[in-house]
Amino acid sequence: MTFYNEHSKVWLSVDCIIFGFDDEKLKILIGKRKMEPGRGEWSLYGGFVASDESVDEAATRTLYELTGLRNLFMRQVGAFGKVDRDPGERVVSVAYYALINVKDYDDDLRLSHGVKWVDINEIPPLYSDHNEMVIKARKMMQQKLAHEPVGFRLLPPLFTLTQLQHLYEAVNGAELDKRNFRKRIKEMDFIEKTELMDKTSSKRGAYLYRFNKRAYNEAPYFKL
Amino acid sequence: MTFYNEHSKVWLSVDCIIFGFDDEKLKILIGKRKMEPGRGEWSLYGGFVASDESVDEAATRTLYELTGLRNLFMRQVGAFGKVDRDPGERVVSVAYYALINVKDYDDDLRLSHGVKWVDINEIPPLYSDHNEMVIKARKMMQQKLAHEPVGFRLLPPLFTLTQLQHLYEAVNGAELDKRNFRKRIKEMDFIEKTELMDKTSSKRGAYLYRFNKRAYNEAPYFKL
DNA sequence: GCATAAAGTGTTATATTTACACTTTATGCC
DNA sequence: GGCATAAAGTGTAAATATAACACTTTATGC
Repeated sequence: MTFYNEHSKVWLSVDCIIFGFDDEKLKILIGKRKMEPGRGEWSLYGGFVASDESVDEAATRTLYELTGLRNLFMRQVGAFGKVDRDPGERVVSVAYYALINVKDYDDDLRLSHGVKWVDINEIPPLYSDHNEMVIKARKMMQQKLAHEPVGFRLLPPLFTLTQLQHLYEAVNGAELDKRNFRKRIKEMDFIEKTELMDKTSSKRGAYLYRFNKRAYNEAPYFKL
Repeated sequence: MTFYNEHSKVWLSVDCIIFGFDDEKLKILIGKRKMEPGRGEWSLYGGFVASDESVDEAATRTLYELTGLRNLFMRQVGAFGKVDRDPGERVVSVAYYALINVKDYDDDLRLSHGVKWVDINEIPPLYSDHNEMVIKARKMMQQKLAHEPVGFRLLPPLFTLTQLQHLYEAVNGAELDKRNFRKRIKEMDFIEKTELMDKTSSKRGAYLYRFNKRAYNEAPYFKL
């Protein structure tokens, strides 16, 4: 292929912004880099794109390596391609964000990768351009959660309305009115009330709800 | 750098979805591919990322090569990385969309590149995954124009309200109410009425307006 | 002078969003 | 046993935003 020019070849990596919701706070996973360049700096978890996989597949694989979880909600944030973004070599990275239910993530596995959850509002300076990636990912994720019913991916399959409200408050960075919030929820038939109650967070107990994906697909309207 | 692995290197290209507005229609530029693979197929205009430029810079350069224009409004659409998206070699492409005023684009230069304007609703099958790029770019552009005052980049510096309305109708694919539209415009002080009139499209003539960027930056509120 | 064709202009009804406070309930503690 | 506690749950009214709608003005060409 005479047309292709060796000089334009680059390494291609993926970096993951993994969102979790815990302790009424929105968090992401970061760890200390174990390799040069940048050893010891806080960093997103990432990996290289292999020759036999698509960029999306590389992200899926990387998420699986880290969390042991499949079928996560994942979206591309974009390509980050400044010439010197990697101090060592020319590496272009494609960032992805994912939503996980923190309870699905085995703590030993997490520790074995040396990553920890940090509040989205308290992210330390990160390696290279990772802070930019986090900012863009957060905006995209906020936008996504406002218009599509994917926030549930950050919660257990059964959740209380208070939990759901706290989630949206953490994502938006603003408090919501309880009655208005619940009014909205009631309009969405695919957020189904069960007969089960959560007794852990109050004496009275709160009804548990679930997201019915099929019902949503039949009448896909969502706004929060 | 023992860590980096030669096998993960890829060619990196950029592809441009260049939006223009003409004849009351939203259009993009496409041309027939002049090189293998895919010679003769309709395609977006693109190019490879060089080793000494960022991906954004590669897109800026490519846009300049094609149009002779600088300082275009440009945004990244995303990375497209399926393994076999390029039949020849492993090429990952980062798509960008740009907005241009068609009158700024010299017709001879356009013809010398063999590209033409095609209605966004009449895009033929394009090379590789370029149709996907166009679809995503269109959605992002629509979203952007609804929330930021960048639609003006598709119009001449002086434009009539009818032109502006037609632009938004073409972008949204829906008709707008003239009085409601103009009411909205009047609320935005940074869309300034001049004393000049356009006499080309009506006997009566229509006042020409301009977008005042400074005024917008002082009170950045926009919604259409 | 009149037919034409686009520019320009306000009001009302409807829908959406926001603001707001008390009652219910189960538990633990005295 | 009752009472203090703390979270769950519930409706209405005001304010704001959006949507619907039709006629007048004006310059030109015939």
